[in-house]
Amino acid sequence: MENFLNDLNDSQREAVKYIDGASLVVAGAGSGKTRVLTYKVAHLIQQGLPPYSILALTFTNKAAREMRNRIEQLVDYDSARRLWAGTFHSVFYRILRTESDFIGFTHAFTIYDSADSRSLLKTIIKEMKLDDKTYKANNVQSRISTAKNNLITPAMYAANTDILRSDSNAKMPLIRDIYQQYWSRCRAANAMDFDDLLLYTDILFRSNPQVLERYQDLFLFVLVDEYQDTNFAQHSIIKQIAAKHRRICVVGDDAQSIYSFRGANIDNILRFQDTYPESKLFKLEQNYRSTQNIVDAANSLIQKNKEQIRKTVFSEKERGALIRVLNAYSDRDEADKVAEEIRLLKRRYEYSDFAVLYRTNAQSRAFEESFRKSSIPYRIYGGLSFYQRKEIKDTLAYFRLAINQYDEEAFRRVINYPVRGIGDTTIGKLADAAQLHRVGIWDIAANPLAYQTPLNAGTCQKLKQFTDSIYYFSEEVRKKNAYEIAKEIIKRSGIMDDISSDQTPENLSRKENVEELLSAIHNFCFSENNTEDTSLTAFLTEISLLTDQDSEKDADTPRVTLMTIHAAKGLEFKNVFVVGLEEELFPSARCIMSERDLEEERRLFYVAITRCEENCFVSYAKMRFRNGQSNFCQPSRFLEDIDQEYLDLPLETKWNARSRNDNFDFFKTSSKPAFIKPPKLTKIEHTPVATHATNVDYDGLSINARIDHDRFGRGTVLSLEGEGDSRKMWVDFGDNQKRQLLLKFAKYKII
DNA sequence: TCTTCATAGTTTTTT
DNA sequence: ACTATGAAGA
Repeated sequence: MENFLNDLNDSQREAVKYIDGASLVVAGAGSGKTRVLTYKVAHLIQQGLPPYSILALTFTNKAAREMRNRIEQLVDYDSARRLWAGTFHSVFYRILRTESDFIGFTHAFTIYDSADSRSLLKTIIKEMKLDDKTYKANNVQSRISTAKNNLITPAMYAANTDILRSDSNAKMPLIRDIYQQYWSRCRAANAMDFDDLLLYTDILFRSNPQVLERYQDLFLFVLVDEYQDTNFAQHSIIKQIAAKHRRICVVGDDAQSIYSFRGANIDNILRFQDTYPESKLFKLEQNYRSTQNIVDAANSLIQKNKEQIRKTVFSEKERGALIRVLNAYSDRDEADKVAEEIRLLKRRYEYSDFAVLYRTNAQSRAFEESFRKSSIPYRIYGGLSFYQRKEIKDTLAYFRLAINQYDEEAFRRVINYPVRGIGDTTIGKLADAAQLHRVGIWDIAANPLAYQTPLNAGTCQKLKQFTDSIYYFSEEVRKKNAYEIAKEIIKRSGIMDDISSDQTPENLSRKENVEELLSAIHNFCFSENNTEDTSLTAFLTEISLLTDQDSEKDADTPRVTLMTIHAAKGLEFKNVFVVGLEEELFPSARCIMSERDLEEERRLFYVAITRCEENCFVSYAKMRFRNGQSNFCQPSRFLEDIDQEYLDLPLETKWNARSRNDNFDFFKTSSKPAFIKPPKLTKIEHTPVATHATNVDYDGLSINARIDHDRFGRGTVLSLEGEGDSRKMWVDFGDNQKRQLLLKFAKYKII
């Protein structure tokens, strides 16, 4: 292990070896920044730093897990296990649970996911008798989330004239009251939302210097990955932890900052050197991932952005193929064309070497259908995750309630599931009484008589049955492991009966899902990794911060990856299709108005292209099915931002002045004001290429396609190979007549 | 109180 | 297309 530093290039090694103080590693795409981070951790351990005193924060659980695995190889298993490596959220969750007393929560606090928090906001808006058309839960949620990401508590919110004015302008002056109410309701429920995990950590440290100092002395070295995507809260917490020893290393690439909608602030990385004036700057500029053409194309794209740290990313790999631009008639055609290209390339690659990247999850559908049709195995990441499904959320709500009876969202979720005759009227009465007596809704439900709740005896009886069973579960939680208690809860709560009541396909799939959950819990309890805590609480802790990316199921069979570009950050593939390059989709319609947002969209495109190692494709459709109807689309302005020398354009495409003028009428007759649709790219008149007389880039051929050749007659395509002018195919013309044809010269029609 | 049917609004990205 | 809400009927 002593010479693992030899695995690195000079600039990487410099960055790894500097451990005396703060450092900023600005790392271009594919330049091995995660590698630097990992090796730095290994180096620190080798230098004698105990693993548990190293804090390594990553953006995804997956990245953290990979880091651990790598450390295990470089150092040893025990070090890897003791390392504090995880996402911001999971590390802070762990800290908050141990220090919960300091901030007025109990050890058993639950985490509200965004659905829970939206539902709570809805109830509050209703209770405050506000118009839910004006106060849309989603909008309110995002405003509160922004506030929290900027460390603004309800009191600070109410005192901030700028915010209040902006709320008034948005016709929602009462958000500050909603926020206050939401805040206290979460506290009463002993629950935190995602943003709270950051905000309360900051508060914990800020208001308890002795606690902070304990962690400052524990974490002798702090490392942060993807620093460009940290928000103010994260920045502030890290700053506090590192304040004493100032040994911190952050790694990031301003060109890949794509999470501003979640409060990420690019200034954190741009101004790192202001916070740590003594810090050393390292730049990693050699890209080891992609061909020169891809790197050059990506550079030419990102140069169109104004705000950035200039750096020169270069590749020493081969020049490589041009980026192929595919134009399609429709979203389905786009998917078919991608499927076709995959089939052609499949001769040289595995399915796992391909990724289709899109702007929105909704775009996955066409690809699913097309891939199924052409029997291309695929795996979709994102979308509705397993833990978001209704039956799973219901089951988890029982688990949560068994651990924390004050979890109001869990309570509301299952008080009448399975149906037990406690409807909206009763819940309303309970909520009223809870407000009146300033206690939790659970207190009322568990003891309605003590609070003179106006309920009839039958309802009281039903309530008692429910609360008794929850009390029983909570007793059992203490005695049994997660698997045993989970099985019992699913059975005794009536969930199992409910989903087994009939044999509809929906119910069957629900049952399967619940069984899958049970088997996940079984795994959790009896896997070799988990030697210590097999309680239900530990299980919930483990999964509440999991995302879809983290499940590694079906890793055995190679599949094409389908995911959003956001989800693809940090990943790489030999072949990448960036699809849906159309105005109002990519860039998204919501980002077109502001230059800042537009630059973020451009960075997103940059991220997409730089995922690719060898063959990169970019596609757009003329027509796309969206929101239940077909719409005409124009090619994205971003296509113009890549220098044309790096692109392999379809022959029909000419982005020149003439066609731009052609487009003029289109904009004039467009119903939307012209300024949101800048007349950039051409409308493309795509004529189907049936006769293959020229070296058109997309030839519409596929294996098994039937063709009609001028001299040899009808035949079947056996194989395709080569690029551009040297593109060839083997064709079987029957009667043992197999011929190889150079496409450039062959005269034929596709049948 | 529960179920069913109709209608309206909605899609950016995620821990 | 898909969910969430509301009205009406059981």
